[in-house]
Amino acid sequence: MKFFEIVYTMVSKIPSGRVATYGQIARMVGNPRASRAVGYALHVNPMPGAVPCHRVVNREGRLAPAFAFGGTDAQRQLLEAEGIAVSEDGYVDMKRYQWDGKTEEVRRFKKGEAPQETAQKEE
DNA sequence: AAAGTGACGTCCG
DNA sequence: GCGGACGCCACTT
Repeated sequence: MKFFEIVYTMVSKIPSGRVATYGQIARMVGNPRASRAVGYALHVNPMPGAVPCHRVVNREGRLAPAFAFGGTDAQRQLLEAEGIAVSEDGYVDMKRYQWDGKTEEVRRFKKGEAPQETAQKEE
């Protein structure tokens, strides 16, 4: 499983009406500092439909400045459509909409793919 | 092939 | 609390 694939998997598991941060996903994959790589992953492979990149925002709760096809505006539309309030500046209320990341699927996925203290095996 | 870059975040000073 | 530097992964020049 490649790093990017894990990122896509996690993002695709973000429930509707919730948002996640790059750093949050980075921790999930086992690299707390890989936030940049996470963003880049979504950037190079938007995977329309399968990976709701619009639900991923930065630590400030701001939407992507260069979101495809209309930038922040398009992303705002998608979020509002899911019931997420977005400011004119393109900010979302993190303390209200930030994803817990405690979904069953994610939990199992992390146990199986992100060995943290246990002895890990390299393929 | 090495260095630079990018939808970011954390650490150090 | 703020500013600067580094780290991450894949891609580009």
